[in-house]
Amino acid sequence: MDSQGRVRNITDLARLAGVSPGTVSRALADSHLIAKKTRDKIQQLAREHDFRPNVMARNLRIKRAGAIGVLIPLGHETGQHISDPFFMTMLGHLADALTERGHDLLLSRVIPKDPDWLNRVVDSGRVDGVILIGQSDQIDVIEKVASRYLPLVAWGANLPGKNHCSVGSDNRKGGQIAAQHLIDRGCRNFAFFGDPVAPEIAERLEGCRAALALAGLGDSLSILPAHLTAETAHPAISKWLDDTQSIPNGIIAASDVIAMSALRALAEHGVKVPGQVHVVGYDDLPFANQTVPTLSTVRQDLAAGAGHLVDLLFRRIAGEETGSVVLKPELVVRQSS
Amino acid sequence: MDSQGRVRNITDLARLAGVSPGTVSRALADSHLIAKKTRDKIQQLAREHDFRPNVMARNLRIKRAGAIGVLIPLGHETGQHISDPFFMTMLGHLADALTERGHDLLLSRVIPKDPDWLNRVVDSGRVDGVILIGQSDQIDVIEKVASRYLPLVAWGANLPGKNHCSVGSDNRKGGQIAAQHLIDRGCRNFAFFGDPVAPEIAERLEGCRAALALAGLGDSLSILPAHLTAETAHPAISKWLDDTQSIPNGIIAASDVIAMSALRALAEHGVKVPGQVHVVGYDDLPFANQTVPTLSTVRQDLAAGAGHLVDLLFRRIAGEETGSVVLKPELVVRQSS
DNA sequence: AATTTTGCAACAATCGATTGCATAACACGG
DNA sequence: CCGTGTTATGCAATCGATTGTTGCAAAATT
Repeated sequence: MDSQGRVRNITDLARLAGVSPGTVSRALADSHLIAKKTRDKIQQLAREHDFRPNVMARNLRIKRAGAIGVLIPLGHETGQHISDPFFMTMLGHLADALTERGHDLLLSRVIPKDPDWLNRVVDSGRVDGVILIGQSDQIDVIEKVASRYLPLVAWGANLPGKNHCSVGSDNRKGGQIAAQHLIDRGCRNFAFFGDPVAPEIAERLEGCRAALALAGLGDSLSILPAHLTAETAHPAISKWLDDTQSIPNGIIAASDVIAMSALRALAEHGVKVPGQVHVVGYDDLPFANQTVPTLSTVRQDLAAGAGHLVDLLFRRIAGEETGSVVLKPELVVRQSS
Repeated sequence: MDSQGRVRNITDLARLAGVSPGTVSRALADSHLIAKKTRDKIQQLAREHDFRPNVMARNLRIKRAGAIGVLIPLGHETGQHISDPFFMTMLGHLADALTERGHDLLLSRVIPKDPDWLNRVVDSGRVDGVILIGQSDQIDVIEKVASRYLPLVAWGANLPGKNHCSVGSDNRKGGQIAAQHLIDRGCRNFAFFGDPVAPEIAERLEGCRAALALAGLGDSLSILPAHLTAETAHPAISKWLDDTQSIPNGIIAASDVIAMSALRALAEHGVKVPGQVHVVGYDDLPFANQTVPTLSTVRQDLAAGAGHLVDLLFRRIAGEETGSVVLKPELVVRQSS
């Protein structure tokens, strides 16, 4: 122990108890190799000096980290802030699920400049596994790492020909039911707000296209493929509304965040929702039924998603080669459509 | 290296390079004690085998963790979810600020059952410092730990007689300007929604009381001291509205989340806002200008707050005994008042 | 040519725990 | 009283890095 008499490691405590460090280690782990009397004495001593063994040293020795890395790759949207409501909602659910399993959550916002960002985390030895919230435009990097590192799961699209473990909703289906809903509402001209660089969004767009084609409305879709974040969506949409010749009567937003900005922009342009334009979002974030008008949207069950992510991850940590999970999206009709 | 020829540690790499582990360590750290030629060769080799030194081992040796613990103590509100918008917003800002300083963020939701929860994190050796988002009802525990552990900062109230380092707005002032604003709007009967068990909230309530007393309206305040979370606030407020004889004409909510629930409950009871009742929230979370009607509120600048928290924390890690920071709250008038 | 200086790299201790193996202490039956 | 068997503890290697000290050879100095 140091000059102040603080007990800093098991060796100090061992000296105090008159035993060897190994005995202390075993005693604190409640090992039956140590006599009950000795164990009690040592544990009591530890409590008195409120000593707790160093977790990092322990982890180094037993080769585990006790933490899961949660990464938010912001590849295609460098301006995107971590406090984006979607990420935050997901993160909250993950934190709960991981805490329940006795693991810590190591959070990193990542702006993948070099293709090494994921390796760096995986090989750092600080985490037992990694959860990606979104794939961004980093599919190739993710695939490459996933091929050699089992405990890696991602929220996002389950892409054909790709092997990494993912959990996400059926985006094509989601896009399709959104479009179909607008068709049913009588819309004939459509706009899609969102950047198809992200694979989930590309799939949602495809779903829309399929539904429109089926209804013989194949060429009635315009696309605003801007990088849409909470901050940038509103001006982008505003400008688009200014510039466009004919405002469509059905708008499909790639996320609720974008939809909310659209609602505000439309209101500012004096466009009535749902009178003149019908709007559908995607995600069903908590705020979706707080907007004006409340937002119709395609619901993804994020709590269930987080549960699956964590469950799959721990099975992979245990060595199992799990498959992916695709959740069923569900239309939630509110006032905006 | 193992049977597959993977390079797992500097010793493997040293063997490959025909040098000693120490030399590899220095080479990877770009130390000038190693000849440039040797350094280049080793770094090249490391790249080829994409080897990265184990961070945990490094941290153990140099006695630092490279991570900051961010804890959300949920003492008085066991039902409160980590995905509460306030926490999430704060967390987002913290993640950004910490990432900029090259530190990871170790997130823990804590339900303080035993008084040892904070010690456990602090003494675990996994973090270089701790940021608490909120003090909950754990002031005594926090004070005790803070007295021996310097790198600890908390978002919350700066309490008289308490010594731990805190960053927060002047809650009394905030409560006061909220109440004064309602008085100016002509309100004469008031209600406060929020549980004064949390010190910030107690201070906000005091501020209200002071303003009312000064205006000679000292006994016109009723209090709904329920544990108010996003989920529980709405039913609690609804019930309160059912039971109460006379609905007040000025409502001060202890947070925007509570205010939002109040708005919804009032609407459902057919009460016009701001026609019959004026409502003021607290925080100015991003959603505050998305509610119907948009929410008047007392703004706390959370981005600045997060910046201060991180700044103070790193100064404390460096050994400086910093003071606390009190931010000026600011009234934001929107439609609800 | 002899001596000092300089530059590079190896050696070994260290961070703080865990754990297989060796051993000491003790009890007990024969 | 000794051999055998438990039981409880100590010893020392180990996890994977970092770093002060030391040793050696080549370069610089006289």
